[in-house]
Amino acid sequence: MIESGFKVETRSPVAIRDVAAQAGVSRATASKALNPAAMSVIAPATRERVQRVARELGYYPSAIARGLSRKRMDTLGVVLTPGSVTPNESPFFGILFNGVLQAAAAHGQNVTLCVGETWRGAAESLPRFRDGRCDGFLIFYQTSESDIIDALVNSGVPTVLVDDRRDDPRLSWVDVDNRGAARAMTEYLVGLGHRRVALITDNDAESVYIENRIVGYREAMDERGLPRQEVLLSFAEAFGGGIYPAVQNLARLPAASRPTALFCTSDSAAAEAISALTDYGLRVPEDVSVAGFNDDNGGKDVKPALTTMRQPYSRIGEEAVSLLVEQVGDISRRGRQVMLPTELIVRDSTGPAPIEK
Amino acid sequence: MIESGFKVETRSPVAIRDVAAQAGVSRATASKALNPAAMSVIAPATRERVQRVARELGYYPSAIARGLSRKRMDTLGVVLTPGSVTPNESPFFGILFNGVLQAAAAHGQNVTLCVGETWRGAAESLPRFRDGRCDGFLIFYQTSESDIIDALVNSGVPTVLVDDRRDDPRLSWVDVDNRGAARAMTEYLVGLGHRRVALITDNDAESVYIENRIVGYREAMDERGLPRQEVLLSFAEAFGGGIYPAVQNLARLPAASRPTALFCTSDSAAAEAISALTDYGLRVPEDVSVAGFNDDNGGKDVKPALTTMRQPYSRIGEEAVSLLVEQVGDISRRGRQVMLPTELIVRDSTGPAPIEK
DNA sequence: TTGTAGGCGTTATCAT
DNA sequence: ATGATAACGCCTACAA
Repeated sequence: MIESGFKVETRSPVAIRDVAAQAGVSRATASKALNPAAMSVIAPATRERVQRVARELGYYPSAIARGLSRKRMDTLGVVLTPGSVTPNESPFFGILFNGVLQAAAAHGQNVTLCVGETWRGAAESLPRFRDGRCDGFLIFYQTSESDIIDALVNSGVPTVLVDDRRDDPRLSWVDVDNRGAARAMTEYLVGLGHRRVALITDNDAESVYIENRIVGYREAMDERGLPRQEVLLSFAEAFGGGIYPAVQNLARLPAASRPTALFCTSDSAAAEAISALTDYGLRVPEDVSVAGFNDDNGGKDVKPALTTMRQPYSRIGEEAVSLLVEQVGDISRRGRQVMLPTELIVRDSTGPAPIEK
Repeated sequence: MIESGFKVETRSPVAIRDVAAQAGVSRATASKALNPAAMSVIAPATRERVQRVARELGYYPSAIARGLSRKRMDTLGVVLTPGSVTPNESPFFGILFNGVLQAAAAHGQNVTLCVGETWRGAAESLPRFRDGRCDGFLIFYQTSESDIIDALVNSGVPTVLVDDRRDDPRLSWVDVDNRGAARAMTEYLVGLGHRRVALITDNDAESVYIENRIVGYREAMDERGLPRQEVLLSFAEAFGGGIYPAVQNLARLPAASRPTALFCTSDSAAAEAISALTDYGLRVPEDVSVAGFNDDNGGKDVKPALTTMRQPYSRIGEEAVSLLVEQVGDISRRGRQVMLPTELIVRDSTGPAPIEK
């Protein structure tokens, strides 16, 4: 056998007791010398000695032991279903998640993704939420229909809903004003002279946020006495490519009843709509205006560039983390609710209504 | 003060000792009665009593305490940079990640995502990898250039590279045969009669896997004595939309020297290339064939449907988890390396070379 | 400024 | 089949 030439710093049986011993101090002193919080209590000389020894010995504190002792892991869990990390289904997840990461770092918190197919069953999943790994949870929209949320709140687990809301005052959430945003978009289109503005959704009313967008559209149209045209596809239908044929159905209508503007509740739906219209021989925006929603990557490769409603992704992340940290810090406090505005981004896919002959 | 009507099951100070007391057994017995592993040692009667009490009391085991005791968290860390969860930059991450989730569940392991901007600095990030939260790590391609990998291996931390490789025999990895795949794709195009096959990459040689694809292309072309045409864009260039103008430059070449086939090293690059060609007035595949790579969602909305090279995403996930679990189980074992084949998916974006006049 | 001692919640060892 | 006891590695009163 050839002896291995280089020495491997094998995995740490080196605990704080070893550092303490080597530095000639007690474990308590070593602990303090190593932790920013209590560090100032220790004499500079010993502190540096301890830190040096720790480095030399290759000491790495155990988050587990520390957590057991402090009863806190400084870790926030982001809860979502596998679909969320699959870009097709939710292209803007990444942007949102980055906001969360930033904010968490600013609060000195770790973030871990809790991805699970079956968060719906509270009974089965509660143990995982209460095993102490995370101090609290950010629940992303996809999961919010589940009964897990009530279970969490009843258990007193700090919980914040992201991009969704609930009536329970104990629960914190941060949401965007989907209804207002949909109103604003509809009003913008109407303001361009469009009278027949159709709504196309690729996720029907399964999600609260889509539902609210539908309501906003209806309010705006009804207030002006304009006729509504709604194409409400289920997620499955839309995912199976249903947007395209649905839009072509609209395109086939006689010009007098064909919508001159399409308000799509996502950028990807808008992209699909544009390709359907174009293939059918209609020009965007000259013949038909198309608006999207989210301003996620769907708008990127589309031509003409999409008019859309931008969500304040980083602010959502920041607020969500703040709310959660609040709750973790004071477990018995009431929830706080935050509603964020969206921003209309006008690009090239919308324009004045064509002149009716 | 109004007294709250409903009782809230506040957060668990209920530990196993409470269950034990209430059930009239020792903590040891309670522990065994609750854990599948040792459960069989306990008398059925007591076992059921303990379990019932646990349920009634709302007992939830602390993963932290258990981890401290067992020195194992049954948790695998997936290491990546924030970009990876942003669909634009890496559309197929989700698919791959799902494979990992499946496999991990099958092995009884939890998965947590370790997302960090700065995994590159081993010194700063090693403490986080050695704090005991995870038993081992899956390193995704994006992070692999970092010196953190050597640090992990030297520290004896179970580590598996995913979609990448290293020479160090202590290190496990699972990778796809990018070189072979690129050869195969090139050969397929040449087999269709194409002589001027251009390579377009949107990530130049920064990544090993791209580098290998380039090598594969070169081998195939050189062997046949065909002239190479390479457009190697940096990631930044490509992300800034550089593919489009680059392809138009190719399109502007006189027909006699213009490539008749484009081999793009990603589906999104291929999509961009198609739109550039189409806008220029060239037909795909009649005038120019375009092939992609990955078979991620880039191919989905593109017309014509992309010919591409599919990566065995779920198998990558499965293998990676298996390798990691192996290492965690036997810390001192050598690494194991797995290379997986890709699959040529022929769709509509490629066809016979046009007849030269 | 430093040290002593006990506890965090669980599992494992070894008796009984 | 069950129980007493000692880890696991760290933190934090409280005492010195």
